Amino acid sequence: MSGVRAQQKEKTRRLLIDAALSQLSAERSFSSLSLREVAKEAGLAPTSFYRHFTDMDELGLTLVDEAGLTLRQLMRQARQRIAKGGSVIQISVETFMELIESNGNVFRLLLRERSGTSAAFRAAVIREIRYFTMELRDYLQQANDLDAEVAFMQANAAVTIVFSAGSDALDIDDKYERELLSKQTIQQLRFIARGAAELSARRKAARNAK
Amino acid sequence: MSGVRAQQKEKTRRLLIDAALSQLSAERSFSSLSLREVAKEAGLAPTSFYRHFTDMDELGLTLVDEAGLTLRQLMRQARQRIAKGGSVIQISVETFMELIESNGNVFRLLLRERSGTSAAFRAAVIREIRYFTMELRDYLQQANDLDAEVAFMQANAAVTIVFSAGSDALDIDDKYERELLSKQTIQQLRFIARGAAELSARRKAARNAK
DNA sequence: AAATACAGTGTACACATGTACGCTTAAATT
DNA sequence: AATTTAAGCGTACATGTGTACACTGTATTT
Repeated sequence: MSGVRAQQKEKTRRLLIDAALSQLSAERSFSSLSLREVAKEAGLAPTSFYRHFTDMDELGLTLVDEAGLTLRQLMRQARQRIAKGGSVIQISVETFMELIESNGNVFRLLLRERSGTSAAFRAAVIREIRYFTMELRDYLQQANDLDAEVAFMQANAAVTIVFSAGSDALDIDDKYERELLSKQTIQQLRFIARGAAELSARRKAARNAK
Repeated sequence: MSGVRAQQKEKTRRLLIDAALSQLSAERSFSSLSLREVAKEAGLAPTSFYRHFTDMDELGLTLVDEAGLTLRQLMRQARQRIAKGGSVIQISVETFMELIESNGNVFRLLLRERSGTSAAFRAAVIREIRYFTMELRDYLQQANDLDAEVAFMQANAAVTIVFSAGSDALDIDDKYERELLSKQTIQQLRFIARGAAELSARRKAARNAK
């Protein structure tokens, strides 16, 4: 009942997952990975792959799930830092940029599969990003006392901007340039926050005038 | 000298380009296209491909160039419409959305190869988008009398938002939902414009106070 | 009119891919 | 202790791939 066997199976399953993740890079997308390559990297015979996943697609969806997990950890981390005080926007961007630096491949996976070729993948990625967006919306709505729709539009725009900046950051080696990018991103988020606050206030005034 | 031969060659070259373009879809990315498939679609023997391109990569870069051309046509069209009066932001978004509807595959190519696997492709796409961004920056700077850096940040954010919305639009069939997306996008662009105008004004005030 | 260049063809090859199938070996169940 | 289950392996095969090479026929040049 202890499950020596199940335990071992889980272990090689992880081997496959890690093998796939480690092969991702700027030059290598998940869809360009072959079942045989992944199996080889994991130290398995090609046919052993099937004991764990029916498909490369199934492995891919598992990776997307992992990426979503990483994203949620990021949020928690950012929230902790924010609780200690400081500019919310700045802390968020900096936390995000750290994630990119340490988990570039996971992030690349999300970015690529978002506009990728498999409907299942796209749906999975979009779900993770939407979850992220909704969390941010709730936070904004509460923290800044915003109109619900306005909060959503702000959250949506902010996530778009940050993800795009993250994508750019992946291609930048120079530390100074990266910082410049961060600063610009922060400024752009402030633009959005400013516009959103104003619209929300205007809507509220209109409601009260009734 | 008339070049019956060169003319014919150009013709089949186009055949290859069009074959590749027509095979792109939501389910099919350029990188998943094989040389043989493209040649077959064009009605050529596989080896004839080499008379026109050394590589699939070379064909791909040609497609990116075409996409850039389309983008520039878009800008011209938007400018013409703007000259006739109306909200600049609204007209721009609507024009862009029309492009997406009529040239979805070309646009998909840009989106995908931007975070794609080939450095050459990425560079080419980024160049096209940067050109687009710079044009917008110049326009904003002049039309709204903005600080140069602020104009750039606004242009950059706006392009990001619009491209992201375009990517979303590709997956939406429902006409009503698409309109909703357009409206949200317009609103988001206004957020950004508002924040940018404010920062620019603040910077100018600071300069004059000296 | 003769010679040349060259777009397009067909054959051929080495290679990588996914996966079907039967085997081995050790854990789990009876 | 005997039986069953299942993870992992090796072999094998059909299929798709890029491309080398020798060819044909015709527009172009000489």
